[in-house]
Amino acid sequence: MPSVPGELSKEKYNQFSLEEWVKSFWRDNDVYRLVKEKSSKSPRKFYFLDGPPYASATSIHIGTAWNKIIKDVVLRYKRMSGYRVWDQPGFDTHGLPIEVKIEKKLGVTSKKEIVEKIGVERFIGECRRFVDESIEAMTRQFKEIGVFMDWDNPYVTYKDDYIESGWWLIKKAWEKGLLYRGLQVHHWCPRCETTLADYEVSEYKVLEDPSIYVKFPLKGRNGESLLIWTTTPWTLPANAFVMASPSIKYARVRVGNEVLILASSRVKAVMEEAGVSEYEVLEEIPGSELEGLEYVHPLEELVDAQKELAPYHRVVMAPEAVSAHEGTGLVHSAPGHGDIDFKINEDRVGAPIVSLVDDTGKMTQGAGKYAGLYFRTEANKAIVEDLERMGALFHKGTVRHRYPVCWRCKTPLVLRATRQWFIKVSALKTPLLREAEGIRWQPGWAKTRFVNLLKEVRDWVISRQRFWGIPLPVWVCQSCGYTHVVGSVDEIEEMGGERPENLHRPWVDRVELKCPKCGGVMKRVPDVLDVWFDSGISFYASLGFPRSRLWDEMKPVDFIVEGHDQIRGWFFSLLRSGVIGFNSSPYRSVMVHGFALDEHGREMHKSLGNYVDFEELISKVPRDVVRLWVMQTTVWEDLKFSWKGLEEMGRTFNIIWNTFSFASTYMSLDKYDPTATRLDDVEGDLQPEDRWLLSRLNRLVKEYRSAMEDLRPHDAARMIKNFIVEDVSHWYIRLIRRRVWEEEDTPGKRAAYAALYTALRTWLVLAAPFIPFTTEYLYQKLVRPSEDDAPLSIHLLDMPEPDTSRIDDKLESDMDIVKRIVEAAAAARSNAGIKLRRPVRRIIIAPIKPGVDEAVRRLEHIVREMANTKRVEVVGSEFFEQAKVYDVEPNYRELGPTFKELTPKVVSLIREHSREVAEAIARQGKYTASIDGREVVIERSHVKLNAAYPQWLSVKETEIALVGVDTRIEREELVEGVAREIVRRIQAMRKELDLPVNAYIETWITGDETIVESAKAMEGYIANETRSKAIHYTEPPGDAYTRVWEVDEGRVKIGIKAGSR
RNA sequence: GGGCCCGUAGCUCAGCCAGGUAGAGCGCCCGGCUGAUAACCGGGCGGUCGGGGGUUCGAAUCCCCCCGGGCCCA
Repeated sequence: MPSVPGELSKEKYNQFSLEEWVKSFWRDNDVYRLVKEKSSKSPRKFYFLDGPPYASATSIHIGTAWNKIIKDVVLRYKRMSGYRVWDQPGFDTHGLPIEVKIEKKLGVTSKKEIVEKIGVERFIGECRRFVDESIEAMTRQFKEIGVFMDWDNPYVTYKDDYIESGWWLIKKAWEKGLLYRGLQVHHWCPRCETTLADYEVSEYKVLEDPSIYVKFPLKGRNGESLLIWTTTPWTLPANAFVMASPSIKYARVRVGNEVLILASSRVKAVMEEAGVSEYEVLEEIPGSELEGLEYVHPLEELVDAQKELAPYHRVVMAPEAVSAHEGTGLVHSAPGHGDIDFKINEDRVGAPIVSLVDDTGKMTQGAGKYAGLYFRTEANKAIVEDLERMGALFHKGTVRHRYPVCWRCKTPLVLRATRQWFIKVSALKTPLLREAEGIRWQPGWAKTRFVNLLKEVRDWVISRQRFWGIPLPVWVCQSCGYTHVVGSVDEIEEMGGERPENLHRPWVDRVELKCPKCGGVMKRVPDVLDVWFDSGISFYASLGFPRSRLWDEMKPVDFIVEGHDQIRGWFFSLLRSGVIGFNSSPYRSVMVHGFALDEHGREMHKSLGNYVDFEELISKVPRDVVRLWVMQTTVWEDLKFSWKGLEEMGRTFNIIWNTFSFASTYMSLDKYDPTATRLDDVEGDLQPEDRWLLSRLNRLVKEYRSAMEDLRPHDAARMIKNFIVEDVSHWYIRLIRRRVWEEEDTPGKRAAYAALYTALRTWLVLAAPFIPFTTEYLYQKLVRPSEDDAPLSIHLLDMPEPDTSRIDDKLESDMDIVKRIVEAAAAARSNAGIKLRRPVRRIIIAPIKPGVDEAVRRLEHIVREMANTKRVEVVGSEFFEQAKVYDVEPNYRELGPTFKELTPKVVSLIREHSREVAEAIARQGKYTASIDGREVVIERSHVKLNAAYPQWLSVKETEIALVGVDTRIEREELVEGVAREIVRRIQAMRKELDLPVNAYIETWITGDETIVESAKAMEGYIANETRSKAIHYTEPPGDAYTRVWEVDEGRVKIGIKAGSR
């Protein structure tokens, strides 16, 4: 027959070694595999898709750990709830950040050097090796915090299979007519020599640039010019037109013998800046009148490209691009170097798109005189000089402003028009919005955010001019220009190409196809894909689609969870790919989590010095403590990291341990066998507090499950913590202590064991997803040895169903009332200075709220026990009113005017007869007396009336009741109190001797008479409580452990000696 | 500049959706309890609920504006 073992109670608690033990246990027994096998037999599928972390770190961020812990909790919960859980982790492995890291490592700074000095083949090899190392390190850390995922089989975006899956989608887009090559203005990094997508332009630096005012002379108006302002002189050679706003007023201003046109609101500021004090505003005209005015570009002769652009040199209305609050209200426009410019040109002008900066930031041949100069430096300088020399410059200064820089290498970016490959996402807005409607979001506001950005969706530039990425599968015929998109490796072979040994550059670049139109040689467009493309296809690519049909079985993804930055990122890119490839959303439910910030709510960064390293964290804080702590913060809000918070959570684990240790101690002493004595077997012996615990337990199960189903794991985490700390440890165990101390094997004790065991065992299962190490350990040490058929690991158990028949609202609310009464009694005792150890005769309760009476009667034994009173009396509130004693103080302000010269005598009267006066005024409203033969009537207003409870009654007034303690100690209470003092001392001494809980002793008591008499009177009680087989009232022998104690009633000498029975 | 979120005690956070006496844990001070006790219980100190305005008999809660922080975009 198994019974609960007592090991836990003998063990010294150490959470770190506990977790090490569990780690070995899992490894030795291959627990993850067993868990997975069990799950694989479950009837319902749960396709979870891991948002792949970027594989460029050897140490994970706290936020990354939080992310995986949330996932692990959900997956564990789902497995235990009967789902066939797909738990493949992923890694995002391509892209510029990794290329830049490798460039640094290899000591190169340009694409040219990669090609010529390093060789693309070696460069790619280095990227791959770096990624593999990152994956290994990250995997180790994820395992370290107990994440149960399929670590032997992750999806990795650089694998050939994955790349091939990517090609499938590009081909799909091409077939749908969504893939096109176009010219568009984008930020470009002249060092990385690649275009950056909008979302990659995220860093700005304060830089100094020229701030110049340039005159554009108007045709046919001698001496009259448009005055434009720019901070990018290098864009002037590409100028096509000038933008103005019809709603701004412009002024014609005479300066010397010239006339300048600029916004009226800017005249004063511009003239001041230029140091011009002599000027005259000739007239003001509405902006609309400027429309169509033609001008001559000052650099026309020096710049070749201007020949093409000259026909478009006129004023164009563009209110969206012009401000009356800065510059001159006239904006020079270069459609090849500005995105608004590009759009306005497209809509209203139609000039050729001229971009005069090359891939490396140097001016092109089209820039004529400026060809070969670097844009922000050399070209700026030369252009400003020329303008000045020609007299076209009205004023030059400098400006310090935020300027976008490359997020990887910090080089200032250039806006330029380049030919890139696009996917026409703007054409998919309707299906995107439609599909977004059907997705479930937690929290709800994430959906608002998502839909808002879908409404503004733009075409997607997918091409990048780099190396480490999925190659764009587009081949172009060198003879006839025919373009073909390849959707698979097989198709390469079908098109007459040779299967490359690796699908990355440079191998894939060498693949030549035969043109189906003209038979010519087709070569691949050398671009790679935007790295966001990679993770966006993971929902099918991780399953090997289209080669494998697993996706058809598994679709759609049931659940994803990532940080709120991924609303625009991964959540969007998944949907985008889903709609392109399958016309539907690939996922149905999303949870959003917050960011891990430092304790002041700022981002954690190595450079800010507030970064907490993961390895450091788990060397200082046990894993489960970290897990439960991060899980109890509201999931979608930011997590403020706090060592103190973690330390506090550590104390909770201490309580968890103590609770199980308590159960282990007493259940093992009594050889409690949970399989032989189950709840059903003790039904009739369950005490109200046992039923209360079971009610709380089943309510926990019910509310925990609904929190988990509703994607509020933080609520579930708080519930499991509160249950074990508040309900079990702080309350229930205190209530049953007396019962479990009983010597004999009573039915009441069995009932308490059955209730406690059920609660702890169920709690372990609920807590298992959150704190898998601790629950495993306690399960192995307490539950598994106690039950014959217990599964090998707690993680193989099923989530419990609530037994709602055990939920008793009334009992719980009665218990709440009783708790408050007990608290009030404790407060009242404390005020009266009566220790809880000392029994009192009675406590008196006057209910205020309904239900108190009933609750106290029903749970009277708890009130008696916890308040240490012999009787509980429920009375009407008049009891307390009548018990009150009154006292008065004279109120001089009122007495003086009434009694005039008699006042001093009245005051002495009041002082001398204060009790009498007070009583009379309190009960009749006045006090009548006679002074010097005159009758005086003292009324309520003449005094300050104070009511107080008498000495013998200490009262705590609460919202639900008045609770009074009768503080009068009679002989009986005194004797019992002294006996308890003695018992406590003996218990302390037993502990000092480190005696086993169930050891017997022999005891000697001598000392002051009251104490010895009390001890004699209570001998049976003392002997029983302290397991004394005999008590002697003589000096203890020399070999006894002896101490002298002071108690309120005097001095006592106690000696104890261990003795066997 | 725009969208969304957060701001409550010294610290970490509940409460806000569905308006009704501002709460918990930690910390600090005082007292108590103790055979699960590096735990626990009682009392005390501590709040312009970021600021301002509005709706309402009544606002931490609903509405508007502003300030600070976060994420995303421009």
